[in-house]
Amino acid sequence: MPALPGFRDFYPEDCERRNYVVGTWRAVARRYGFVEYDGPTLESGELYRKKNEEGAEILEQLYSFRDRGDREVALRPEMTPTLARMVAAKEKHFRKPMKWFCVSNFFRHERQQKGRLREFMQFNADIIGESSPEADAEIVALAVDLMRGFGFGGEHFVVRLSDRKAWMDFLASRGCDETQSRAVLACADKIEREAPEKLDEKLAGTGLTVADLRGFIAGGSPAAFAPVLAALEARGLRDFVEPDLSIVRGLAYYTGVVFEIFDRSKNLRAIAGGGRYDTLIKGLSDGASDLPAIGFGMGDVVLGHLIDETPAADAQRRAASVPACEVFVVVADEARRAEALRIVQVTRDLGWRTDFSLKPAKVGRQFQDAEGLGARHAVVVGAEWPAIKIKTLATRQEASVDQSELPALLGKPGAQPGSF
RNA sequence: GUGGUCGUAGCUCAAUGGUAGAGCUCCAGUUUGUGGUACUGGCUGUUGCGGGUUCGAGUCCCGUCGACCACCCCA
Repeated sequence: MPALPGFRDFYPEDCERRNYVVGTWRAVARRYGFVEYDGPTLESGELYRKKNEEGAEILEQLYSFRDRGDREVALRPEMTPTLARMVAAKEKHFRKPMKWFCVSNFFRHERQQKGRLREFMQFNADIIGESSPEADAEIVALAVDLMRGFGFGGEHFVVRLSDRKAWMDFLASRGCDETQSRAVLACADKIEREAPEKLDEKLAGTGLTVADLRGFIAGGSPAAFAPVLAALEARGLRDFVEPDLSIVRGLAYYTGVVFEIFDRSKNLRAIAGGGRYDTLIKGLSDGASDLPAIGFGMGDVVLGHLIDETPAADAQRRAASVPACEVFVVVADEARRAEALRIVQVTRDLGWRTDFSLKPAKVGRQFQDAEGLGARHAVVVGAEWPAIKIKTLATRQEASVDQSELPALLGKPGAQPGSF
């Protein structure tokens, strides 16, 4: 029986990939002074119904059910409502701005395809309580450095920067109400993919045409971008960012800067996306908390595809992997198994990944196993105890030493001991 | 939810409608306390599943499930 559609089994190799991705996310976020938080996997269904209309896509795609206490519950499809709930509950305890990130699994019941599964890991980072362009730049810079952290460069990805407020101002100047604005933004999102005639049909009633939208987008870089771009320039990260007003993001709640990260080859869907949402926390918390915020999410699925397809990033991932076994203890004489076990314990206490044969086996076979596990060193324990042999497999160099000298010879993991 | 393409061993793939195979992986060996090569042997399939056509179906037809792609959407 296979895993459910859209859900993944994680064999050791898959776990290693996942750990590499989430480990890199954490390391880079911490470099930026972000602290990690998390919430429950299961939330009240009400949390998601609250600010969404009946029939909204996000509600349709919810994994929801009644629990044994007859509560309506749902597996979390995103982090923002949980974050807003947590912030509203204890906001006073935290110094502003709050720089929080999380690495969590999310669930959406939608048709799976490349880059989209029903359970996935997502990195989320938010700066809460700071509305300045410096905060916008900090978030974009973090997104850029996450990508750089995986070994990607400007030839692999681009951050497309836009501004929802510039759009709203433009639409207000054309006399669009909220419903019309939503229709226009939906069309702007598709302007590169859908036929102009079709879009014009959809724009009927808004007083705007595709040509109007193109004109606005061609207008380029609104004044609001200047301080954000300047801050990125100062960091030396400006070249990773392209102002592009055709990015609008699907969500209604964005109020300012929005951005998405794309691979340069345009083979994949967006790798990350986010923006400023200065009124969402107030809305989700029923006014209990009123804080400006900006954040973004980056999923593991599309990112994983891009790592696989990018030789530099893939090589970096492989280089980061540590073999399951670094030191293999060969039991050359079963009469000395007890002594061998003591040696195993010594190297493990030192921190070396150590393995050995659980059952009697010929020495040749044990060396084969050491090779197969990727061990760097073999320690041979046999009849000559307390003398033992330590061997570097790659060079085939071997030395006979007293067992008490082993810790000094091996040293600590992480060091690169030479041959013996 | 809609459409298209495709489902053969753990993996990559063969098999003009006529007895389901190969390579890799995996497991066990190749006599004494030292290796990734080489050699020998072994395991694994209701050909995704269920119907139908046919003397006979991996192959043709229908359905279903799954994968991939596009639409939808992308929190």
